[in-house]
Amino acid sequence: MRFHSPAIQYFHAVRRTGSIRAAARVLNVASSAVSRQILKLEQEIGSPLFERTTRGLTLTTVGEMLARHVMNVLQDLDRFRSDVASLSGAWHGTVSIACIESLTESVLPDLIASHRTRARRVSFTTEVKGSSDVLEALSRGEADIGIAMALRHPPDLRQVALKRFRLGAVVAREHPLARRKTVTLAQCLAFPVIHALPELSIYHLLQPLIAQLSETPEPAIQANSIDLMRELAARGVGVAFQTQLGIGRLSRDSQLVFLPLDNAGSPVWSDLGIYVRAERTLPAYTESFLQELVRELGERERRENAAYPQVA
Amino acid sequence: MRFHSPAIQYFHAVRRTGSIRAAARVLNVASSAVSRQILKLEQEIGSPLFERTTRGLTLTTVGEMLARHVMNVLQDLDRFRSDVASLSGAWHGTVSIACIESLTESVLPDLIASHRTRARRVSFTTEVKGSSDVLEALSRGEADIGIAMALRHPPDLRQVALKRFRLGAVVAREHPLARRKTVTLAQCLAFPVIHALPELSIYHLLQPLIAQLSETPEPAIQANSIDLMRELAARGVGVAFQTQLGIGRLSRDSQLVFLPLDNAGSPVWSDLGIYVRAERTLPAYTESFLQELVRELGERERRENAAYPQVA
DNA sequence: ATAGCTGTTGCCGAAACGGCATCAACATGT
DNA sequence: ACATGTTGATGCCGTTTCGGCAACAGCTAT
Repeated sequence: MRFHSPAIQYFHAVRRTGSIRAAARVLNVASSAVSRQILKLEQEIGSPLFERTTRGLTLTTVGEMLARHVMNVLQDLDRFRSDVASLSGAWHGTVSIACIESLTESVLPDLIASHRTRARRVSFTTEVKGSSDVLEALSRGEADIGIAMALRHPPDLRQVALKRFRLGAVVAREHPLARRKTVTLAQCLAFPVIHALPELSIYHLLQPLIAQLSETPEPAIQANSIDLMRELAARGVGVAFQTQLGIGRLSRDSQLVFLPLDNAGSPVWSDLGIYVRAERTLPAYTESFLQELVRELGERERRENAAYPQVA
Repeated sequence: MRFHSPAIQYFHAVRRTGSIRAAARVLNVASSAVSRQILKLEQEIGSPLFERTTRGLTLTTVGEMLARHVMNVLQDLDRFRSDVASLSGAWHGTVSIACIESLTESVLPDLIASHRTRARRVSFTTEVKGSSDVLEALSRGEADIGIAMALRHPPDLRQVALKRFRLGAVVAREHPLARRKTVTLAQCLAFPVIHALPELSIYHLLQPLIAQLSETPEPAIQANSIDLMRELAARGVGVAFQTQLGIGRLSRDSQLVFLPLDNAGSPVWSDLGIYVRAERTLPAYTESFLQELVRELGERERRENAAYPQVA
């Protein structure tokens, strides 16, 4: 089913690999063929698409415009293919997800497992990244669905949903704070704290609040893995911070306690956004999973905010 | 700039013309070439795209899916082209509009004229149709922007804006009703009435209301042209119905008077929707005009509803 | 039956495509 | 400074694809 001009596909491969020869290897054709198609494109458009450096190719402004068009075409072709396939009863394809780490502990695995019991021929690719990398991967067409902290998103992405979760401290059961119902940041800083490195978005949530407190915090541990931070907290090393999403199951049968964080009397929220490329119609099986994802996150939002009602 | 496989374009032409030979004439190629490309497409997809009748070709279900994809590709190609052109300073292209008749008297001509003073190289194609035909033309990719009565629209269209205008009676200045500020339907039906035929959406707005009144109306005139109805009213033939949009300028310097209609104490609204194909990103010049159109219609909505404040 | 329309097919020349080997330009490593 | 390994671009040539012409079968309306 290759009814699009080879130039389109070659261009796409060159853009991804950043090199004609690398693209040729991926495409299983000679590099000369790729080079010629690119030159032909540039001639027909009347403007160079790449800037040639000695170490590969970089998109020009016009090149980026074409890249956007090509991405739209290829993604819509994918959708068309899956539409045809689903017509003959076969629902299969791959859902590609880029998300931040908080989802990996329970939300995503639960959801994928559950979805696959019903649609066994739908496979999944998930890549864990930082929030801004998630959005970037989505923009570049490397993922279908993105879940990230709800920052300002580029205009070529569409925010499908926005769910707000309460940020909290995570401590071991034996920790002095563990008996409280909620904690303030100041209370936490009296103990050793496991800080997030700037690559994690929790850092950007907490840093401004910590800066407001003039106290000099205890010497702390820094990490860039939510998983690691959680395990450190479980071993009583210190206080970690994250949303309850990341410790859904563990908080019950392990040593972990989740304590909603209060700052100046009000909760600290962590906004989670679900994103999709704006100029795109998703394949049916992807759309279906997206709906479930939104529903499930909405459900968790409701449950968790009910478990820790806001103190007025 | 023809870097898409000929099969795409040929398929598109065949779909529009409904015949291979007709498509070949439009494309300036031999009919055999077109036939072969279609057959090749069908072979690669593994399913027939058209049903061959003795009098042309009709899309199959798979064919309709491909048509949707091809339309997305070609429309996005158009946008890409205009993006590249606008990069080199040249803003040109054609905005294709499908709309109902109420707009032709003042809104659309004013707007187009004003827009062309600023963007002289943007040309316009406007086609006046019934509301459902407007939506259909939009779905088929034959227009960029559609303006129609806000019925339920198909899911492949996106409602950009919804403006609500007050329906009213239009009479000559000498008409007995002309001195009133507002009128009820019953009052109008005491006089000869110029009815809209079912092809006009006004018919569907008024018919249920008229049916509620058990009175037998005066023998009336029926017409399917808003223009004609207005001119008849100006000549004192009877009472016509429409929104004030259609008599914007004429009501001042001519014989016409617009009387907002009241029914059971509340106004009768006519909802106007602005539509665009959902799976599509508009070219910059089209998007620009669309913004102006929405703004202008919003402005008129505000002005007119201020001129005839609703009686509580 | 005739004339006019439809889409399809064989044949053949022309254009496009891809592969191989080669080239110049640059970066890196010794 | 020189060798080596990159990069993208080109000339040559066989293969594939495309398009035009003419003829064909199937159907409709006159």
